[in-house]
Amino acid sequence: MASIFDKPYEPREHEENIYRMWEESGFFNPDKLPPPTAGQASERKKRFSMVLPPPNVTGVLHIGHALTITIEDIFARYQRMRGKKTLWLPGTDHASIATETKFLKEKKLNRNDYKEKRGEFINLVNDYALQNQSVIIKQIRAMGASLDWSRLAFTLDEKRRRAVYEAFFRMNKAGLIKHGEYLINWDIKGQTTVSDDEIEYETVKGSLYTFKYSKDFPIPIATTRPETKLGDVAVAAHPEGKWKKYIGKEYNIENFAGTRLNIKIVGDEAVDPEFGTGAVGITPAHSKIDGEIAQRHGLPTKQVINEYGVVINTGTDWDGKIKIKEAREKVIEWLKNEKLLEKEEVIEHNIAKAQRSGGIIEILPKRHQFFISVNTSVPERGGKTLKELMREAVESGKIKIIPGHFEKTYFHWIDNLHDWNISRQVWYGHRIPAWYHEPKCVPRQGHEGDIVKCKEFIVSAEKPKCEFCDAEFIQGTDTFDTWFSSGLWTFSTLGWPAYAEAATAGKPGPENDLANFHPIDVLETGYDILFFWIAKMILMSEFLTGDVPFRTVYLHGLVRDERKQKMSKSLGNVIDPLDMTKKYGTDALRMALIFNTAPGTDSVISEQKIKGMKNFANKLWNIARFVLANTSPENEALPQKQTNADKDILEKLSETEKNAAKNLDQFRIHEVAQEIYQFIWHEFADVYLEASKLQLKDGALKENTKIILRHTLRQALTFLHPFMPFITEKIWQELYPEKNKLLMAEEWSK
RNA sequence: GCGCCCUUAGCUCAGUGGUAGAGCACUGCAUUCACAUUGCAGGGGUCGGAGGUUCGAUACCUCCAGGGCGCACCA
Repeated sequence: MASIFDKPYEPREHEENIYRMWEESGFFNPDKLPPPTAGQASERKKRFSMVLPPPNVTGVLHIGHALTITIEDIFARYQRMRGKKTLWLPGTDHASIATETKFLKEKKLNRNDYKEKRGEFINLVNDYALQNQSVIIKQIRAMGASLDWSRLAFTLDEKRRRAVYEAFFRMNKAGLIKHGEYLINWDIKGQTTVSDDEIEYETVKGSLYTFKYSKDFPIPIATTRPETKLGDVAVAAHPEGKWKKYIGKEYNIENFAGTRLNIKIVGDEAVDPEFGTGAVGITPAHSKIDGEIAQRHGLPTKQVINEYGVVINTGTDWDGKIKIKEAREKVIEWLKNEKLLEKEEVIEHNIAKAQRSGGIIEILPKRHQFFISVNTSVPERGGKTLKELMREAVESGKIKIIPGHFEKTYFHWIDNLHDWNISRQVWYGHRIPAWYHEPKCVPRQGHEGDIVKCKEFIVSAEKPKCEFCDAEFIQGTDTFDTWFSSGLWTFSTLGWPAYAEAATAGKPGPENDLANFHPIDVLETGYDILFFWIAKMILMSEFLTGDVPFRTVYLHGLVRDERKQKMSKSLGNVIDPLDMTKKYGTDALRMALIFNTAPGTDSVISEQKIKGMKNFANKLWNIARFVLANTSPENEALPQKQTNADKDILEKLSETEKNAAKNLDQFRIHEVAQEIYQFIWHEFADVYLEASKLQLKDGALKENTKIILRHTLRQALTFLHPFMPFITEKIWQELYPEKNKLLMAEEWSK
């Protein structure tokens, strides 16, 4: 039979088959590993676990995913070969807003058409999502990922729903859930609230207007948002500033651009007496700081912009008719006409935009909003607040972030952390189990006095019944922020809360995933979701499991093009990882992605770099051809008598092994890749293989040389396997044609 | 405003308290012998600037300059 070695290495001919072999072996599942070798035995008692950051269920694999998968697969394969029971768990994210938007666009539907058919709508979106899921899963497989597919999870499946509800109930019980009417970030385009983290600021040139509410109003006010001034209720000045004498006075402005204002002058430390006019117009409904000031002084709130960005509640004929931009122009025009506009200057200021939709963010008051309070003390966690727990998890060293400087970034973020708004007004997601009295509670006869006990809303999995009235409770329509469910990911994928409950109930501790694999060892992801995801997981795990979610966080950077530009469809510089795997092989792409790429640093990928790594794969292929053509499998024990060339290569080999092991244990894969590359190409191939050609012709040295050739190749294959799994596995099969001897489960360095 | 990072060969980047490395690019030579997806040889950097610590600094500290990023934001 002609050997496959008769031709150059063609990744496309082998990759699918090799992946199928791996999968069929069952070795991706830590429970199904083959018996350990002698060298693996002691490690087999240990476990190594990771979760794949769940990609968007409707997404397509991009270069960032490819990097994530590559790095994690290197960790997983290395630990597995070392002998550890290695679990790398796959899953996908329902990504509520993104998926719903994509669905509506693709199917040319409008959510309003489903007003009365919410369930039907959600089913349609879900079917669509799950249909798409197979695409990205197939793509992840193509990257060679050694994920345990038997444990595949989805953020919106039934097990995860249970976890989400349980988490919410426990937080509610612990008093960590705030509910009510709050000022929120409203995304006008996306028609939903978003958390502070989901806002991006864009610096633009705009006008700063200085004006007076009326001719006899004593204090000039500056603003970039004249239209919101229709909702002003006060002017705040520093208690000791130049406007001190007016504090406490009240002004009735009969006509401010057609509306009526009642402006109270209050003194507040938050106002910088040196800045601007030294006083601030207070718009409690449309500014968080103003809202706080208003609260301190017991001022009313007057909402003048609604969820569609339309003016309301001003008593002018603009109400319900004109939008923000037009209102601004009209207010400015009015100020000019009335000669109340004192100054207009061009300044740079920041506009808040929703990260997902790109829509402008307006601050609005909204009812029935849920927040997770980060400053409430939790008795069952030593009286600490979530904020403190989050800080301590890293400060104590229980969680190590690589690279280390991101710990500072994390602390800085924690220090500025506010309560987390978890209510979203989209439908595709976990519906918040909150029920409202609808219509209002009207106590039955004899219970009139009990109205005070009636609850406006109840948090419950099932529809509650009011003890005192016949009114129905109606479930709120909001869903949870996607990050609420992904925050649970490290343990919701491992059987929480079911396993945790079994343990609490004192049932004989069955071997279960939660006990075995949580906290997970490594959480690897891009630094761009440090706050969105990493921090949320720490919060959730600290409160719900009383432990950290993971021990090590490995952060990678962005992948950029040769010009260091971010890859984007609009720039047309996107490198499609799947194209590259087809063209150069998955191994080449993987190696190119991590070669010379330090953690936390943005990296550069070019087709040329990938091509270079294909050359390396080919080099290895030819080394293997040479070794196999010149040796046979019988002899394995290393010879005592060695030539200088023999000694040299064996020394380099053991040096490479030592360094690689040390660096791999410390997750320094970018250095390991270089070391192995150097060894294989420039030591083994360039030096020893050349020397061996002479030695093979020498009767006295021939046998020893064969042994060393095989030994070195075998070792090199194990070193390289985590990085380039396909080609190394293929060569391994030529070396060891016996069935079931898969390199992926072999001992690293044997 | 607060904080983080970067500045090393033409390009993209690793790296370390003991006078520098990789990939790509470049130059010359070689080539039926595992591989042209190749081999051999070579050129190229006072490691952004200034001070300090040290026997010794590219690496540690301080300051400066340029660039990037995160958070906050003042009306």
